[in-house]
Amino acid sequence: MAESATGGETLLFLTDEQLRQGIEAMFFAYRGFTADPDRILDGKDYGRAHHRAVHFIHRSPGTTVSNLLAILGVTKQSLNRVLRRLIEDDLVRSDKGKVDQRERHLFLTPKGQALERELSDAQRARMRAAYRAAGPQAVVGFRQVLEAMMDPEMRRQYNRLREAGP
Amino acid sequence: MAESATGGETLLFLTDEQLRQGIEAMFFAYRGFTADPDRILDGKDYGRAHHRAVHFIHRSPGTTVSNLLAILGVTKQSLNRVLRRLIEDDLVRSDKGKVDQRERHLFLTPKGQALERELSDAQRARMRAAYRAAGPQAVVGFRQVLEAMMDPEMRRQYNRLREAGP
DNA sequence: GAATTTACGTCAGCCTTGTTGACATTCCAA
DNA sequence: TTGGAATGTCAACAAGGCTGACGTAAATTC
Repeated sequence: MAESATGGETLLFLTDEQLRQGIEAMFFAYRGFTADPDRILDGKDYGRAHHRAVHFIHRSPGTTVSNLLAILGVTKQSLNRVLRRLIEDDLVRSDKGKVDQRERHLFLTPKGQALERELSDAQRARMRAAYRAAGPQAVVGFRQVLEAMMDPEMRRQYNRLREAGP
Repeated sequence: MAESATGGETLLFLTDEQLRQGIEAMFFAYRGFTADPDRILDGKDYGRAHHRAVHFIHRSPGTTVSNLLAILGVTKQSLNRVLRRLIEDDLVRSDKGKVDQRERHLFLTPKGQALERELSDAQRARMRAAYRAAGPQAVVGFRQVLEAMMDPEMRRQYNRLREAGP
């Protein structure tokens, strides 16, 4: 950060110290990243696992269980426990597939959408504040580094979602 | 990303979609971030909690238990379970304080240093690769956004470590 | 010097969320 | 028709959070 006023193409300064600061930044930032949803979920007797499921079902309405398994990277038993609860509580609807009837297609109910909105509003507010504070150029770099940090399989999932999205 | 070739000072483009992509990038990147250490720890019968303790003891040799508690943000019972194990296994040494004898000062033993190195080598390698792929300018932005995302208290901890560090 | 506070350790018990393994059902596809 | 895929579910277990209660030693305060 010291001698790098040449416009961005300074030589790499990847000392162990710099890298370690990046590692710690990830650690502390992730805490902030999850703090607001965690607080909200606490009161409602749900956990992070429910948040993740709700997020990705919102993101890809009609997604199947195996799809979700691939994205979340947990076992089906673990996911199933979460899904069962969400379905019982009428946050998620599970529809038997029409073409392949083994598949279950997952959707948020209005109640589920309400929770999703509450959680993502909080999370987006923090992200928005961070983006504003850091500026547009920083945001581009942020995204580039994060994408480069993913496992290839996760990057595939991530980009697939991006393509489907906007 | 489309109409923003003006050099970095484009107006804010903080659509919900953009923010959500940032959220998902954090999610997937954090998975990558922890993947390598997790794999290593798996074989050794330790977990992420041990990694965190070892990391910050390495970072601040001689730190006290309450210091570590503040950084990690867990209860003393939870931390104690981890520390007890690390001390039993001769990865960490706990010295009674000289000026204040109630405090315990924590240090890595040679064995603990070896584990720390193995873990952080792996984690730094990934970070280094991501930094290289994204470029120096992106790295600056990455760090700026992460820092802005932290809770104020965590940012204090983070900066305190940075000052003490290099 | 006595009382209080601080730093730490520990026991007991609970919860969430991850894991493995085994098994049943349904149903597509070769 | 048969094998394998997609899903659900039961049981059991572990890591790592949490709360609450209690104990001890040392520092600090009155």
